Amino acid sequence: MAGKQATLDAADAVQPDNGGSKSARTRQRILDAAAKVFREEGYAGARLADIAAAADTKAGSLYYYFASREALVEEVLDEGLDRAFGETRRRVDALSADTPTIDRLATAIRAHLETVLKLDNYTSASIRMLGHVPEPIRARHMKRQAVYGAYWRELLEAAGAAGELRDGLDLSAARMLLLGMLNWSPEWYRRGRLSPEEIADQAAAMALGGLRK
Amino acid sequence: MAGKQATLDAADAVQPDNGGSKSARTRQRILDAAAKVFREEGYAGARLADIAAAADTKAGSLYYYFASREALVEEVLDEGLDRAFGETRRRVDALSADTPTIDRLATAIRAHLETVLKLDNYTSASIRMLGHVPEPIRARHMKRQAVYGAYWRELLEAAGAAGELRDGLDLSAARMLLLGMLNWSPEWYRRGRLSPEEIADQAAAMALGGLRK
DNA sequence: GGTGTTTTCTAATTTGAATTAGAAAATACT
DNA sequence: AGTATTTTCTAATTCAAATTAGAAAACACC
Repeated sequence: MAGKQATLDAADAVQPDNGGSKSARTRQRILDAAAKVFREEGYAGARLADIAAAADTKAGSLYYYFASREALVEEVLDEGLDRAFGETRRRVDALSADTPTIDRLATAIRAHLETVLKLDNYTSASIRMLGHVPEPIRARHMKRQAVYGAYWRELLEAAGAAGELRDGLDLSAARMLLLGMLNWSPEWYRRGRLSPEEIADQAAAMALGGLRK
Repeated sequence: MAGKQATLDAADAVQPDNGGSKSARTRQRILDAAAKVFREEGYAGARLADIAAAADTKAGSLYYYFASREALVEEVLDEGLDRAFGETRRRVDALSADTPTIDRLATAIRAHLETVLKLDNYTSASIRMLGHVPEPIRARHMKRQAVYGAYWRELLEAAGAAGELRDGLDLSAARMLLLGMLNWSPEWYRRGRLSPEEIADQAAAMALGGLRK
């Protein structure tokens, strides 16, 4: 056996065994393939045989690394959340301490959306699949996701407390509508006329215009 | 056999055979149940046995009215689109001819979102399922949906031509982002603190604030 | 109240995909 | 080179649902 839960925290730079052993690399290759196929086909449409083919192996071999299809799904979901949250927080934290709250919000919007639009398979797959996954998996994931939701709530509340938001705005509704605007994008975005950055600019301008005083 | 394609246009008030015969009513009951279960469980999660139970019948009996699970899916998709488009156009058309284009847009936003949030099972199911449905069905539906997309494009272009929109706005991106804001709502909305109308107001204010000059 | 027709049910059957078992192949270690 | 260990493959097996067949029940019409 080789499988281990791969919790990709900052912590795993310590134990340099991730891209390390061949086994670990194969596991990663399968997970990457799963993310890709789940993003493209959705939860129901992705068969283990498709995932195996994308990872250049056979369906039966997946079980050497993952206990079940659902285990694979769950790990893709979690990794997708970690990537969106990680990238968003990283870019917001990189702002200087005196950055106005409204600009922090703009940065978060761009970071989240660019992560999705750059076809990060994990994040896109995670967003698309969550509502279609079996209940126990969804429940577990939503608990983890709540942390990211709280992060957005804080961003909005900080902007509100700084008096930068329009009067009459309901922060809960605004948060869900805003995240919806971003999260629906995997359904329509295809490489095309506008780059991810350009679309992210449009989204940030649109959202801030709608939120700010 | 009783099945017929039930294209619910305004036209079918003419032939008064829809809520009419018992057979037609049973068929409708099954379709309603399917819409409900598809909305709740998603495309993959909804089993024919669930749909049958919700329609107070047995799985085998569904085949008397529908050729297959996919036929049922497709009819729910189409009906959902018709309802959203129908309600939106109806409310926009009810505006007086001299209504500013920006207010037409606001009305469309409210109409579309209220249709979804009032838990219209067909519309919500349609929005949620589209990306997860087998390719031939999706392709056919997208062709029909393009008409509704064009309707939104026209609303936006009219507002743009009237000089009511912000400079630098990309209308295609704005349209997808706006519809995303609305279409993601079935993923999070639950009867709760805010009514559909209140949320629709928030969405309209937010969207217009982001779009208008 | 009997006969034909429509509708519904139950009990197979089919299908498609996940999963498991166990043999083979590759790899690592001495 | 020889043995043990890890990894992968193929070929069942299992499982969950959709679908079909055909018997029963309900209904309509005479």
